[in-house]
Amino acid sequence: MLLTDRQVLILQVIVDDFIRSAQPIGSRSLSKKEEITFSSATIRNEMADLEDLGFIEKTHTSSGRIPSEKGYRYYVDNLLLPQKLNHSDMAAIKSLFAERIYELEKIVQKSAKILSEMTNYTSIVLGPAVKDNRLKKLQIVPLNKDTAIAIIVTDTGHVENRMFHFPTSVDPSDVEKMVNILNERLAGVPLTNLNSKLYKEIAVLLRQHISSYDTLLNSIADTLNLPSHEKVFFGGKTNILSQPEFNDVDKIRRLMNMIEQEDGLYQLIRKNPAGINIKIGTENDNSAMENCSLITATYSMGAEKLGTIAVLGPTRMEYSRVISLLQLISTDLSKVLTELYQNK
Amino acid sequence: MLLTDRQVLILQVIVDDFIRSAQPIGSRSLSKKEEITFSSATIRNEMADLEDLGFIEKTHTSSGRIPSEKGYRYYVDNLLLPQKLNHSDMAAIKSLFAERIYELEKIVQKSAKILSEMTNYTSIVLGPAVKDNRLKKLQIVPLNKDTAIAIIVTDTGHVENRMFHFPTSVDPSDVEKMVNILNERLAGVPLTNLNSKLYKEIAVLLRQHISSYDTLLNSIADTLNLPSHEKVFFGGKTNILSQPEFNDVDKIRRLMNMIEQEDGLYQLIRKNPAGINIKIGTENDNSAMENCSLITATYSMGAEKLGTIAVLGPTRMEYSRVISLLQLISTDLSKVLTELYQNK
DNA sequence: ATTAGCACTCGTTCTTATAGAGTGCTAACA
DNA sequence: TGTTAGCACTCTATAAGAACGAGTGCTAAT
Repeated sequence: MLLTDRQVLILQVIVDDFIRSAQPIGSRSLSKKEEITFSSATIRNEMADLEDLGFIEKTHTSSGRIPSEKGYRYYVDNLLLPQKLNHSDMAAIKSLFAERIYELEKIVQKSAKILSEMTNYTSIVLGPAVKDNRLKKLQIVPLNKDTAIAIIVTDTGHVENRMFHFPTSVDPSDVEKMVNILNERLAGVPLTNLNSKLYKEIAVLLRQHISSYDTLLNSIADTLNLPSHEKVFFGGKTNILSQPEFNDVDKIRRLMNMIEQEDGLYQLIRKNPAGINIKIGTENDNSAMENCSLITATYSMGAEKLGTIAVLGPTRMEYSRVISLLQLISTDLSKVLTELYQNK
Repeated sequence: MLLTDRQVLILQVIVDDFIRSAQPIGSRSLSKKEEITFSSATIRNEMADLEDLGFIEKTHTSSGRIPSEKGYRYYVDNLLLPQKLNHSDMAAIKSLFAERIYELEKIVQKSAKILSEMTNYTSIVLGPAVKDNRLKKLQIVPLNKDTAIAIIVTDTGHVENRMFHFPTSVDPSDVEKMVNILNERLAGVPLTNLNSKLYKEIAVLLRQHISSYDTLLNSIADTLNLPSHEKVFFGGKTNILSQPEFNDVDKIRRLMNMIEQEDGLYQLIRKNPAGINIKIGTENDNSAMENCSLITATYSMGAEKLGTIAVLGPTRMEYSRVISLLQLISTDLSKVLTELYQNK
């Protein structure tokens, strides 16, 4: 099972070449590479062994070889040399993060965009997660006699709003009183705990001060049910379609469907732990992703993980380059977010 | 140029059949239809005339005929009998609008979804336009010593927010004072006029009351620059890909690109006047839409046009059904929105 | 252990043949 | 004069066969 140096060399050249050309590679053309010093016959023997071991495969009986998933896995785990990004790439990223953008979502969205442009693959960014945010302020803006907007602002500046109706019997001054009580008691509480805290501690308090408190309370409680999902942002949704592996109408349909569904992708990306993660082909456990690899990186604010940034490309992806880019962007993103919001 | 009754009948049958089958139709199979009482030779003669007039065309020298764009146009303008929707369709729409949803955007989004599901085409919904809304309330929530969130609520319950920074030298009580002044003076003003009014009338006022008013003023003015674009919602983005006319990888790529770009589509849809509008193929002036038709309908709140709801399908679209659905949904949508928000 | 040589396999491309759907035209018919 | 039957012709789609070339696996020589 341990590969000889020569086998490793051959595997490396095959993967590198296939990533560039998308064409199966045969013993003769391999033997012409400068790093290869032995004959095509020797290569054929080694290739047969590599195939037996499952690292490469043929597309048909007498074709050249292409990397198998196991081959990509070996390549990614052992042969990946961290590629130096060129200066123009570095500069583009630096200038992105040098811009003074204040909205969290906008920064994240821009990152997705630039990532897809630089890789020519599809980028997906999750987050930032709001469920760990803390309530900064709750406000209620009446629209007319029975409708109002409830607005929630979190400590990171995220704003959620919900419209609700209430009986016309409710006294406007009661609404104001309630908002005051809620702000006093709920400021600084993590969003996920709002509802339980509301019913456990505050209901009692409200009952003492407000006449028709129960209808109002239910409206508010409903409003505080925030979306549990992080938002999903995309960059270059159609980029991946220009890859030669998607020259098949059916594959395109299945992949586009999966991308549009969002939920499958979301689940796929979300479960990845901190740092860089690489999932190759069927490792993604999703039939539409058979020919795709997904590379994810997490970004954070201070010590707290905020979200995930990912690249979706063919298994024949430029792993080295994508990883370097993801690494750079995710750390820069974390740095900017930390600077911007951590000094509370 | 005027068609005989028989020619009209033949055209109608050809279009109807092609919409169903997506296959060119020949004189022999036409002659077997029950509404056709004359022979295939007669049909051949009539077809030749219809082709000379530009209403139908051949895919190759000895193929059957398919409708041309001009043929579809004639069909749409003259032959379309308003189709009765079946009960389950009606029921689905009714139940959609019977739900008590209060958020404008959510209602609109749901409409897009149901429309794409019922037609199996792609639906696109613009709006609702916020630029004609009036300011209900402006609020500022400080996050920390130099950052705050400005929140704008409109009379229809639309909420916009923007984060901004200000010098630490600014006095918090000044901020509060300013917000009070702005609310007094700007409530009820259409969003598009906010900025000019701010500089023309209110700057003077602020100068009298607030010490470092100019830095604050600029931050606020920036915040009031709302997005001019209506939002674009989609339903069934990939539905149209399952149409047989998109069995070509290149066509798929071009169309998906155009859909993802959003801006092109937005322009295409926006310029349509009130009511139902049908644009067939090249009438859309967009190369990616060559094989597509776009049907739009506007929806409104009271007398005020709010947005547009549209269906994108192949030129070989079920015009009659789509038009009926659009008509029903757009009027129901208008009705619900009017009821919900008009009673200010 | 390495390599040259060779028979063999399979995909690609081109050609050729065939069947089938449909047309346009002509001539006969009511 | 409008309608129709008949027929030669055109073009597509499909299959089958041939030639080519890239590549393999195996054997024997180095």
